[in-house]
Amino acid sequence: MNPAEQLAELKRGASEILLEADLLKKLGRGTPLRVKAGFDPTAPDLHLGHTVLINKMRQFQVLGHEVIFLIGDFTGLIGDPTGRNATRPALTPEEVLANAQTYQQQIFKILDPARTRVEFNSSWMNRMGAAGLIQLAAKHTVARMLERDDFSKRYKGGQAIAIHEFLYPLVQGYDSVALQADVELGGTDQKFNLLVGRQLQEAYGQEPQVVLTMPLLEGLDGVNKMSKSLGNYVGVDEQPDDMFGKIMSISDELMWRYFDLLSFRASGDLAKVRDQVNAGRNPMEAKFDLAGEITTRFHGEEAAKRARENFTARSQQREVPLDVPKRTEEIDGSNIGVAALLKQSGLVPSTSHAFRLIEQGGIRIDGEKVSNTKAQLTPGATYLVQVGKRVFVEITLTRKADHA
RNA sequence: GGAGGGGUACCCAAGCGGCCAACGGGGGCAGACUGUAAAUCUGCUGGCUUAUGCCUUCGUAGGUUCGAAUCCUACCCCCUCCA
Repeated sequence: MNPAEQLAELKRGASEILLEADLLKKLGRGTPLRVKAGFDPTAPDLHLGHTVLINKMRQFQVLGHEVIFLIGDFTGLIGDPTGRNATRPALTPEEVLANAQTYQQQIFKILDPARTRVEFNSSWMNRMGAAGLIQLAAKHTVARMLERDDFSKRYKGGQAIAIHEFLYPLVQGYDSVALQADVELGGTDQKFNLLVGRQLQEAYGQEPQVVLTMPLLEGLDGVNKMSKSLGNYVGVDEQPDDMFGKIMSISDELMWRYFDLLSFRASGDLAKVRDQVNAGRNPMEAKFDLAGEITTRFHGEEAAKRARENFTARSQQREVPLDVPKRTEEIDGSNIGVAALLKQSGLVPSTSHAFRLIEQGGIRIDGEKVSNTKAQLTPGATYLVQVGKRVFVEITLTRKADHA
């Protein structure tokens, strides 16, 4: 691919490229670029939001460039100022290593291990020493630091900024110097830190890196950014059924955003799909493709196919899915109320909640809607319990042996 | 250090002596419909083996009262302004 074509591909989904002209020039060299992206050493539990960035890394790989997966174990000691909670517990080297392992396990479902370099910034930062750090700090000014929105707001607002917080962008920027990065990728929230890298590289006599920021992916609700704490996320380690189902639950509108940022399909291809839907094709079919592609990425084709079949059976044809979890419940007496059983087996948080569900017609046993809140079940049999439209459990009811 | 404002269920937010398990919105859940767990509409949204019943909840601990989220006292926490 020629540089202009590569640039066009790389721009897809990107929020900003600084500077685009520089990137074109670098691509024009014809040699593989060193592309860096930094990751926090703490939370190795990735969700689809994180993969937006990793997908962009992959794209660089596909185009023949060298990708550096940088684990910020040294910067982790500082804690990015954006996270208001001041201090983070320092991780032990063992923990960092364990987290790095988990990371790799997850990212190599997207990235090509053979073309990915994993680095830890402690490997050069630990060698730098206090004198080196002072030299580094001398390369940047307070005025420039205060350009960062977060800092300037706090400064003007009279809130404390600890000196060490200035070190975070500096160290992150120095990583680019140490790695001689040509390009650094990050979320839009990282823009300032990434730009510090440019300035530092120049100060150290290097050609400044190109900064490419990716937007933050909206979560399943389509409003807030995807995050664990909001519960609107799809974890890359989630079960195929859940992953597939969650993606199917996004709105038709949000689907296009996900296609753009998460699908590996060519842009032209996506434009075609959009045209088809505009021309009357059912958006659900397009969403099926999206859910299938992503589930395949993390679980393989077989599992994705199965997830799709389960989804269809469960939601569309109102059938019992192929894989129904089985379990056994022991009870004391000669029978048990449906509501009580639902609670005992953890399918509902309380019997009151179970009663409500029954009243609303949300409970089925062996396919029959339970309408009487006082319905009883007897042990010695297996029941297919359905809670709402999508939770199915096969419960074998046994009687606890009397300890007479 | 001084002055003021506030802490209500998952979140926001009413209520300011009884009709309060507590308005309304968000979120969540269920049902209907459908093209899917999209959209829309309706209902539900403390606990207790459903009970015109009981128990627990309105920052915490006491108090006044037949009766308190609502009044009083102390304490804890948060915010704003001044220094």
